[in-house]
Amino acid sequence: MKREDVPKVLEILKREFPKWNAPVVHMIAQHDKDPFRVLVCALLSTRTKDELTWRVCKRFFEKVKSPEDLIKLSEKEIEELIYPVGFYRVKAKQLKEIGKILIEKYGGKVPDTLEELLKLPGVGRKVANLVLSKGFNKPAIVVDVHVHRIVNRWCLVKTKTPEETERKLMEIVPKELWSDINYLLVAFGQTICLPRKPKCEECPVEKYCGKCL
DNA sequence: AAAACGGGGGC
DNA sequence: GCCCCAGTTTT
Repeated sequence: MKREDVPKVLEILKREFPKWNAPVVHMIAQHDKDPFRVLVCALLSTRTKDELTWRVCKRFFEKVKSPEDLIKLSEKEIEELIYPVGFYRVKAKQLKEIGKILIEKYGGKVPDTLEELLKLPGVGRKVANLVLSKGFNKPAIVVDVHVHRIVNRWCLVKTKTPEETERKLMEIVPKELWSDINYLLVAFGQTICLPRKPKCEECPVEKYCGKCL
């Protein structure tokens, strides 16, 4: 795929994947732009199915609406609230720690730069960029396994690591399309451009595919 | 570079 | 029963 094709391809995917079936963090952000909620939701969604994350987030936000609410809870109480998600012990510990850092260091607010976000426990490039994009409306490209796989399968880039993919995409893709990439390629990757057996016969953008894989 | 964290859902 | 899931941290 050529870089000039990207806007057209995203336009086609946008028609194919309207907002209602977008991934959970996107839905949270549609409903409520609060960076704190986006951060919590993004952290809980790590290696966990969207539908499950969605249920847990809704329950969690009934009790916890701010870092102040969060630090009032013990690690044990947080575990009980988020229990069904995977890695719940690790995530509870990270959430507690994040709450403390937000209060002590950032005046109860979520920081809005990549550098500061990456210092928070459990926050890597994917979660950090998600918070920038969905929580602060800042230009950022969220590269997960889907995005990484798809753009390489398209032959749009040839990269080894997600971070390398992120840098390359920032060069190739116009800034106003960055936030579309964040959810369109995931929706596409979950339903059609699957890891093992992609459904090429159903693919709406097959004629643009580089067929590297 | 590889292992470990982890419950839920699909097959 | 076995395998996978919008990753991150530790070895």
